[in-house]
Amino acid sequence: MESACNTKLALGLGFHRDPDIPSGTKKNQRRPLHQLDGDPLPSLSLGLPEAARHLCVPKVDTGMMTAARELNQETLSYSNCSSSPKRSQIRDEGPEFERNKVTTMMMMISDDDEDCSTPRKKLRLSKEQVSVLEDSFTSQSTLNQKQKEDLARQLNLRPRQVEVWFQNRRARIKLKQTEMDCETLKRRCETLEEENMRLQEELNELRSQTHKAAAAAANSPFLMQVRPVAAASYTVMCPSCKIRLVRSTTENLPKSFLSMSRPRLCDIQFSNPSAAC
DNA sequence: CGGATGCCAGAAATTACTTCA
DNA sequence: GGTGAAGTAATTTCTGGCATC
Repeated sequence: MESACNTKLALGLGFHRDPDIPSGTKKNQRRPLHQLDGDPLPSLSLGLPEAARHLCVPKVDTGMMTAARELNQETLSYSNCSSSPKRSQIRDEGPEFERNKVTTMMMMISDDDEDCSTPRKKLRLSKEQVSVLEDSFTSQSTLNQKQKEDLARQLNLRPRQVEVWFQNRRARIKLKQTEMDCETLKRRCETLEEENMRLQEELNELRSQTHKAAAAAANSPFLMQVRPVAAASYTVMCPSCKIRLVRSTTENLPKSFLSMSRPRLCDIQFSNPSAAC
């Protein structure tokens, strides 16, 4: 990478193509190799990055393609890195001045050449630019080529910058949405856990009361008898209506049955529905 | 017609840089 | 002034859809 910067040489393998034709003019509109502008023959070149940038890498095989792409990408990324001072080196005139200066630099870049290679520079977009981008994003979160170019022209940015901004914006929105969903699920989970605990406690209480009820029923003067009806059931009698009730020991008696001095069984499901009082 | 291949756009992941406390 | 966290522009890699052969 460093050598690419210093020597400004790049090795390219590929077909020549008109650099002015945007690579993604129309999705899925692929041109056959024989229709490409320039020399369709494969070429190997060693030269200035600017020249190498415009090579169209042929798809010979995956490995070669990847290598060529990497080479091309690296050339793209660093071919111009010696031309701009680092931001930290021009820091002494206040943030607003800086911002304007940086924006100006960007404008110069965009004026020079749409796809001019620049080293990775962190350029802050101005409030106005962000505002316009936000407005545009609210109306639609993806742009077609023309919209992208129009917006870029309007904002004195490169179309690539507009594209990147939209990509990042979509990513931020998605991240925020994911965080919100996560938070919602977390709250819901907490609620359910509380509910679950409450129900568990209630269940335990009911179980212990069932046992007490069975014991109390055994000693109750109202009770005619507690005798096994089936393996796991017993019979009690409603003290008010003298109706006999068959309960399974595994069932829970309602709180009211025990808490009242004169237990009512009316709210219990009787073996004979018509006997409910 | 179905598979292989290439191209493209967008998402996802990552890096690099700025700003601010 | 140094530092770490947060924010974000830019880059890289991955993926799926479509067209062509």
